[in-house]
Amino acid sequence: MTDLLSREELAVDVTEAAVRLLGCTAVADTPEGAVAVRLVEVEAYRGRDDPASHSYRGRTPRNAVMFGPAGHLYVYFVYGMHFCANVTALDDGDAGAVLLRAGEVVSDLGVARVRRPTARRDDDLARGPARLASLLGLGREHNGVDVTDPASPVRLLAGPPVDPALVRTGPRVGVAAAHELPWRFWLDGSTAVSPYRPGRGAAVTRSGREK
DNA sequence: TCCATGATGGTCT
DNA sequence: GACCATCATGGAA
Repeated sequence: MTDLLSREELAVDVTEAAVRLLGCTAVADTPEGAVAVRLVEVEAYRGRDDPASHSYRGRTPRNAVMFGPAGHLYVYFVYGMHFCANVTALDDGDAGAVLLRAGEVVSDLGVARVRRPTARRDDDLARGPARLASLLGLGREHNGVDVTDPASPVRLLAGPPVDPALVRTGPRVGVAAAHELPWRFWLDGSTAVSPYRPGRGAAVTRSGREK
């Protein structure tokens, strides 16, 4: 049994929290059974100085969790049909979060396939933030959940430590603002990393897939 | 394997 | 009323 991540480990700046989350395992209890996913791709969003962050224009009912303590889920609804899940970072009053973009299913593969029957390959099960959230069964009701609480329906397990040489960074996916910030982090070699897509209005670097 | 496209609703200007 | 931290699908290559 691996240890849960602590709130203190996440109460740091968003880029540090992002790297720290790589290789960690998200576990969720779903109606079909428990699903565990090893995180291989994340993105950092921060405060009022990051125009791409939901917290950029200040606190609203929607983004309130980002301003709260670290180690909590910030789940939001996007494009009229999908949910995306973040883990909050930084301390109370300082808005920050790390978007969980992709992961590899550790267990249970059978449960995962039942939950996401449309996945063409196993690597697609949690490839992309909305797919990952869908696989873990995350929705509005999970907004604000403490992922460092053993009693929580969604938890974050630490490590094992990843080889720092495998950590890659690049521009965030699908964001127009601040596309020059290399605040996307992923583990090199994973086939579950989502394809890069420039945000609307960002400089279009055709076929911009990283290797 | 790649790419274009439609679906769909909350949030903030 | 525009803009989204997107995905499944189907047809082309």
